Amino acid sequence: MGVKERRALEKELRRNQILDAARKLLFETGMKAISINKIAQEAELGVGTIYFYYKNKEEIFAALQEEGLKLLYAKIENIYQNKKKPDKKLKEMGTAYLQFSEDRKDYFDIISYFLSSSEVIFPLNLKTQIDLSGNKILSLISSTIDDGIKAGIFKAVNSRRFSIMFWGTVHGLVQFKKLKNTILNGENHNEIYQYSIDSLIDGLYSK
Amino acid sequence: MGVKERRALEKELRRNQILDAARKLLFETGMKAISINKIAQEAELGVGTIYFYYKNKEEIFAALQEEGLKLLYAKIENIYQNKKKPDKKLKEMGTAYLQFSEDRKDYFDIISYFLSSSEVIFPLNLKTQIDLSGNKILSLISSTIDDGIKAGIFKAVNSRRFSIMFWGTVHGLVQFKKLKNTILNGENHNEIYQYSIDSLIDGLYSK
Amino acid sequence: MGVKERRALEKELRRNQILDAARKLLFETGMKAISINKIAQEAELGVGTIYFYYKNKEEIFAALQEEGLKLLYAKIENIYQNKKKPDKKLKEMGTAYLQFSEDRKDYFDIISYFLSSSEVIFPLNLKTQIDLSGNKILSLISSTIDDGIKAGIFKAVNSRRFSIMFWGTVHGLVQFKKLKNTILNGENHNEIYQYSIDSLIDGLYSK
Amino acid sequence: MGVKERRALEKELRRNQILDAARKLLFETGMKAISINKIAQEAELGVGTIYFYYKNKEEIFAALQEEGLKLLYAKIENIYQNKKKPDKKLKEMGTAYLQFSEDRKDYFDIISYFLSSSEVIFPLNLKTQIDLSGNKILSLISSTIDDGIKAGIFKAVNSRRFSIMFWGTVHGLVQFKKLKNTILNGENHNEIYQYSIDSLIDGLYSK
DNA sequence: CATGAATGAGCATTCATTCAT
DNA sequence: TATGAATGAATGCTCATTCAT
Repeated sequence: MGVKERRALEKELRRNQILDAARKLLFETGMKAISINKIAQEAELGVGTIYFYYKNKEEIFAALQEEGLKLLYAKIENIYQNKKKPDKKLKEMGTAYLQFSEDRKDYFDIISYFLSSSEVIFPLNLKTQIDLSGNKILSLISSTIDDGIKAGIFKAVNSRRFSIMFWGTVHGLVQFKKLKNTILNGENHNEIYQYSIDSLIDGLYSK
Repeated sequence: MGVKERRALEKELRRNQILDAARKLLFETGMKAISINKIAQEAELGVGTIYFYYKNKEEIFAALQEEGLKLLYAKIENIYQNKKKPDKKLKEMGTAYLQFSEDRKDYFDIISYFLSSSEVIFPLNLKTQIDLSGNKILSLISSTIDDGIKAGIFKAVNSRRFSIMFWGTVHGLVQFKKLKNTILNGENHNEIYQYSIDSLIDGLYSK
Repeated sequence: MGVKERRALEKELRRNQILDAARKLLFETGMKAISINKIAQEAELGVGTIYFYYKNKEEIFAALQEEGLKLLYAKIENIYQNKKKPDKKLKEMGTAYLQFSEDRKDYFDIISYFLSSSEVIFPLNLKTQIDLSGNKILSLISSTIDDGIKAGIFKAVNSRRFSIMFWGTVHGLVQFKKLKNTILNGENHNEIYQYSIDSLIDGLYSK
Repeated sequence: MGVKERRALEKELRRNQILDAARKLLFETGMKAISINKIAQEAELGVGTIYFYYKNKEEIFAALQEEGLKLLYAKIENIYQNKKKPDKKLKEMGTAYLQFSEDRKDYFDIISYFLSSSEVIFPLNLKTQIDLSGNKILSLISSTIDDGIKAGIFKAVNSRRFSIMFWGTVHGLVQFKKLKNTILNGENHNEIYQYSIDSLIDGLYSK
C-alpha cells in the first residue's frame, strides 16, 4: 500500500471518528443540541480538527443524513427482497416509512431538516452522495412497480414518476402526524396513512 | 368611542406593528434570522415591548403561521367559489398550493417549520387557533369532494379523510421540489406534481 | 369617621392587598421569583399602583420581613407564656428558631436576606418597624433570663447582652445547616445545635 | 520547560486573570453587581473566554469563596502557631473572624452568600473543595481546643462539635453587626461580640 | 496534521422603573 | 389615585469559526 492510500485511509478513519461522535450526540440529545465543540469533545479531537475534515456543521449533518438514507434503504431493500406480490410490497414500504419516522426519529429529523429548511444549498459532492442514496431508495420503489407492471397486476404507469409521488405522499403524511391533536382531532392518523397508501396502490391496478 | 375601545384598538395596532416587523424579517432573511431583538429593532420598539404583546417568540411565529394559513385559505376559498366542476376545482386547489409555496415562500416556510420541527409543541391556546385555520382549509377541500360526490362524478369516499390525504400529498411533494437538482435530476418537478394531483383525482371518479 | 381617616384606612387596605399578593408569591415561588409585575398581576392592580404604595421592591420585602418577625415573635411568646422553668423555656426558644427556619423557610429566607445582604440600608421608618419587631423578640429572651435570675437559677448576667448572643448563636448555627453535606459531614446538625443551646444555658446557671 | 507545561501555566494564568477581575469587581461594587459580562470587560477578555475557563458564574464565585477561606485560614493559622495559651488563642481566633469580616468585607460577603442563600447547592466537585478549606479552619479551632484539653485547662469536650458551635456563634454574631443601628441600638456590638467569645471559652474551662 | 484558546455577536428572556393619561 | 404601556439595559450563556502555534 502506498503512502497515498494510507493517507486516504487514515483520513476516512478520522471522518468516521467524527461522525461516530456526531451520531452519538444526535441520538442522545437531538439535532438542536449538536455543536462542533461538543462533537470535538465527544470525538476526543480538537475543534480545529473537526473543521479540517468537515467544512462546517452542515456537512456533518449531511453525512448523517446519508447514513439515515442508507438505513432507510436497507429497510426498503429488505421488503423488496421478500417474495410477496408487488402491491403487498408497496404497502409494506409505505408502512415502513412511517415506522422509520418513529423508530429512527433522529435520522428522520435530520432528513426532514434538509428537506424543509430552505436555506441549505448543497455543494456538488454532497449533492452527488445524497443523489445516490435517495435514488437507490426510489429505484427500489420504482422496480417494485415495474415488477407489478410486468406481472400484469399494475397498469403501465411511469414508474419513476409514480415512485416520487409515492414517496412525496408518505413523506407529507408522516409530517401530518404532528397534527393528530389539532387538525386531525378525532381522526386516526394511522388509518388515514394506511388508507392513503391503499388509495395510491389502488390507482396502480390494471382494471 | 370610549377610552377603553381606543386602548384596545391601539393595542391591536401595536400587535400588528410587531407582526409587520416580524413578517418583513421573515420575507427578507428567512426564519433562521428572526430574533426578538431584530424584530424590536425593525419595529422601532423596545425588546420589552415585544414581550408585553407576545408571550414569547413562538407566539409570534404562530401568529405569522396563522396569517399564512389565512392567506392560503383565501386562495383556496377563491377557487371553491368559482363555478367550475369539483374535479377541476380540486386540481386548481392542488396547483394553488404549489404556487403558494413559491409566491409566499416565507409563509410556506413557517408553516413547514411547525409541521416538521419535532420540538415545538403548541400550547393549547395556539393549538386552537391553528386548529381553526387549518380546519377551514381542509373543509373547503372536503366540501369540494362532497360536492363532487353529490353531483355523481365522484364515488362515495370519506371526504374528510381524502382531504387530509390530498393535503398531505401535495405538502410532501412541494417539499420534494428542493430535490429537483439532486434526486429529481432530469425529471420535471411540476409535471410530477400535476401528475400526482391528477392521479389523486382519478382515484375519486365514480366508474 | 372623617375623610382623612377613611383615606388612611383605604390606604392601609391597599397596602395589605399588595402584601397579600407578595406573600402568596413568596410562599409559592420563593424570593427570587418575586417581581413587581408579578405582584401587580397577583394583586390585580396596576404596576404603577404598587409603586404608589411602596417605594420599591425592597420596601415590600421589608414589610414581609416584619411579618416574619411577628410570626416568630408569636412562637417565642407562646413559649414564654408557658409555665415551665426559665432554662427549659430558653431551650425551647432555641429549638423553635431552628424549627421556624424549616417550617417557615420563606420568612426565614427573607429575614436572612436582609441580615446578610450588605447593601441594603433601611430608611428610617422601616428601621423603626424592624427595631420594634426584633426588639420584642429579644425582650422575650431577655425576660426569660431575668426570670431565671430572679428565681435564683441563673447567675446575674447582663440579660440583654446575653439575649443577643443567644440569638446570634442560633442564627449562625441555623445557617450552618447548609453545610450538613460538606463540612458537617458525619456530624448530626441537630445534635450540634441542641448541644450549643445547652452549652449556652449551662453558662447561665448559678453555681 | 516543554510546550505542555507552558500551556498549563498559561492556562493557570488566565484563570487567575479572570479571578483577578472578578475579585476587583467584588471589592469595588459588591456581589450583586458581578456579572460575567462585567468580568469579561474588566479582564479584557471575551465573554466566551470566561466560559472557556469557568463552567459558569457560580464556579467563579466558588473560587473566590475558596480564596477567602484560604485567607481566613492563614489568619487563623497564624494565631494557632503563636506561643500563647489555648484559651488566649481561641479568643484571638474569634476576634480575628470579626476583623476578617471588616477587613475583607468582600470575601466575607461571598462566604455569607453561599451560607445564607437557600437556592445554591454546589455540585460535587466544588463541594469537595470547600469542604477542604472549611474543614482546615475548623481543624485549627479543634486542635486549639484539644491542646487546651491536653494541657488540662479545658475540660474534655467534643472538640469538633465545640468548634462548629464556636464558628457558628461568631458567624451569627458578625451578621448581627448590621443591626447596630436598629436592634442593637445603644449596645456596643464589639463588646457583645467579645463577651460572647468569652462566654464560650468560659464554658470550656475545667473547674 | 492537529490543536485548542479566543472570540464576540448573538440568543431569549426578565424586570424595576417611569410617565402620560 | 390608578393605570398599564413602554422601556432598554441587563442577565447568563452558546456557538461557529478562526488562527497562531
